[in-house]
Amino acid sequence: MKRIADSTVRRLSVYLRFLEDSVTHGVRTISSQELARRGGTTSAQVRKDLSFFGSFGKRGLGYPAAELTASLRDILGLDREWRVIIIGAGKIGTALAQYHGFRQRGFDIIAVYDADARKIGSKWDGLVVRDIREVERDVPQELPDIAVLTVPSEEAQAVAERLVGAGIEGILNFAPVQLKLPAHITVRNVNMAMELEGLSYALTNRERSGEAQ
Amino acid sequence: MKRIADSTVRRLSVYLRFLEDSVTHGVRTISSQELARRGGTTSAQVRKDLSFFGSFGKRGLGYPAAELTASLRDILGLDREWRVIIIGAGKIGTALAQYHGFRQRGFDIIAVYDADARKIGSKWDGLVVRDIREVERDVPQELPDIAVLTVPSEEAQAVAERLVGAGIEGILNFAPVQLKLPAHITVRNVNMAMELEGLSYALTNRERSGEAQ
DNA sequence: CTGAGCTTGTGAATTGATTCACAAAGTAGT
DNA sequence: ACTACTTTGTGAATCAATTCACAAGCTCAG
Ligand SMILES: NC(=O)c1ccc[n+]([C@@H]2O[C@H](COP(=O)([O-])OP(=O)(O)OC[C@H]3O[C@@H](n4cnc5c(N)ncnc54)[C@H](O)[C@@H]3O)[C@@H](O)[C@H]2O)c1
Ligand SMILES: NC(=O)c1ccc[n+]([C@@H]2O[C@H](COP(=O)([O-])OP(=O)(O)OC[C@H]3O[C@@H](n4cnc5c(N)ncnc54)[C@H](O)[C@@H]3O)[C@@H](O)[C@H]2O)c1
Repeated sequence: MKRIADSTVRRLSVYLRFLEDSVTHGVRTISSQELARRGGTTSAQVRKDLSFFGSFGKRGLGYPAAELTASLRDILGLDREWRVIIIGAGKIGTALAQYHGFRQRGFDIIAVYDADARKIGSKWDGLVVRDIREVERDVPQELPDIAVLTVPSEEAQAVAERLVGAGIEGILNFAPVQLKLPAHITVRNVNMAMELEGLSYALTNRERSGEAQ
Repeated sequence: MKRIADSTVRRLSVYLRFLEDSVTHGVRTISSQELARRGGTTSAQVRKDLSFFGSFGKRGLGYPAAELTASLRDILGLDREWRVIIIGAGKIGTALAQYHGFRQRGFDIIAVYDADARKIGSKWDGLVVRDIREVERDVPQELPDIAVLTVPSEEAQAVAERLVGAGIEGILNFAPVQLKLPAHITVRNVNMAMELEGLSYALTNRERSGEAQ
């Protein structure tokens, strides 16, 4: 199968969220146009995105909402539970650990780790904060799929390497640094400072930069 | 001036962070190659990105770190203070309000708003949580540049429209919905669920999807 | 001052993503 | 069964971003 662009996968995620919403509101079928309107794109883009994975619609009618929802879930790998650990029980790590939106979508937070003795042993939401030194023992046993990295930026690279050493293959990195890791490790970055700076640029150069989201 | 790609602006942000770091460590000049290595890209890309804005380097030598840092700040509009308000004093809003990394980079959080009577009036870090109903009065007076939107997804569209009505022109949206707003409003999204789903896709389809960050 | 060795800046080439445009396939009304 | 109307799926065309490749500029050693 052809390599799928990152931007396509992102859009599928957006379509999926709107589809789920539509299904719970009793919508039966949905057109590429409607999907585009809500996803902030064009109908041709929607059809092209979906066409990479198959043919889901009926001409003259649109896409069956429930079936397409299921198909997108499959495509995105959301037809299973993902085991997630959070590394760094600080401000942002705490917010993420307590956020129920993730569990709802199949991302099950199984453990939280920190290096600070004052935090280790404290509980939220039924999760006890563990000592980061236990990560090398726990990961091979509990086999988490994804680590969410919310440690201070200076620590991020070193901690990421430890995680990889322990067997982690997917990392969601919140530290504003570019991690250097072996090629078989999948990393995604959430860089809020970058987004704010993007806003700053756009607001500063309104004429020249487009206003698109 | 030519329209600058979003991806370019994002990379400038990454270069800037590494440059600041280098400057504080006493580095005088830096090559496109080194910048590329740390930014996870190629040296040609770095040079092309910078060339859109001018000619900053010296052939045979590289870029003067301090000067390039200053230039990038200028380009990104970081040579001023940005006034930021946070809407929604929940889990993620609280984490952001207490994060000092933003203030450090010139994003000054001047107020936090919420709709929940139990939260209004409480304080963190010297900021008192205000009633969202005051936003229409405050914005024209205090002229914040950017609103960070951290309210529940169902509320996001309505609250965003209120903000725009009050005069806000830049929004950093954390709710996993695509906001529909007038074209002159600049919106950036931070969608963590989308990133997690991107990881899920990548881990599920390792062979077909690239491993690139 | 010269030549070896780097590194930038940038057109040209290439690769990648989006948009166009339309045949094909369906629906619905009569 | 026929007509008018929708909407998909997809090659082809266009638009955009990245990579290539190299002349030109600078440093430094001798
Ligand atoms: N808080 C935010 O709103 C925000 C916004 C953008 C980016 N970030 C980034 O997210 C990261 C965390 O930010 P934060 O505000 O939560 O910081 P924080 O200081 O509140 O939390 C960091 C936590 O990591 C722990 N830690 C330190 N070293 C560790 C190690 N080796 N192993 C395990 N745990 C360790 C600390 O004990 C602390 O609990 C930083 O990189 C920051 O730049 C945060
Ligand atoms: N917490 C996370 O880690 C996380 C992660 C990803 C996305 N998000 C998204 O961020 C948003 C906020 O999440 P959260 O976990 O902080 O939720 P939360 O419920 O903890 O906080 C939301 C806050 O918004 C306030 N609010 C509600 N309606 C309002 C209104 N009309 N005006 C002003 N304030 C209002 C609520 O009183 C509450 O304090 C949601 O859209 C969520 O999907 C959160």
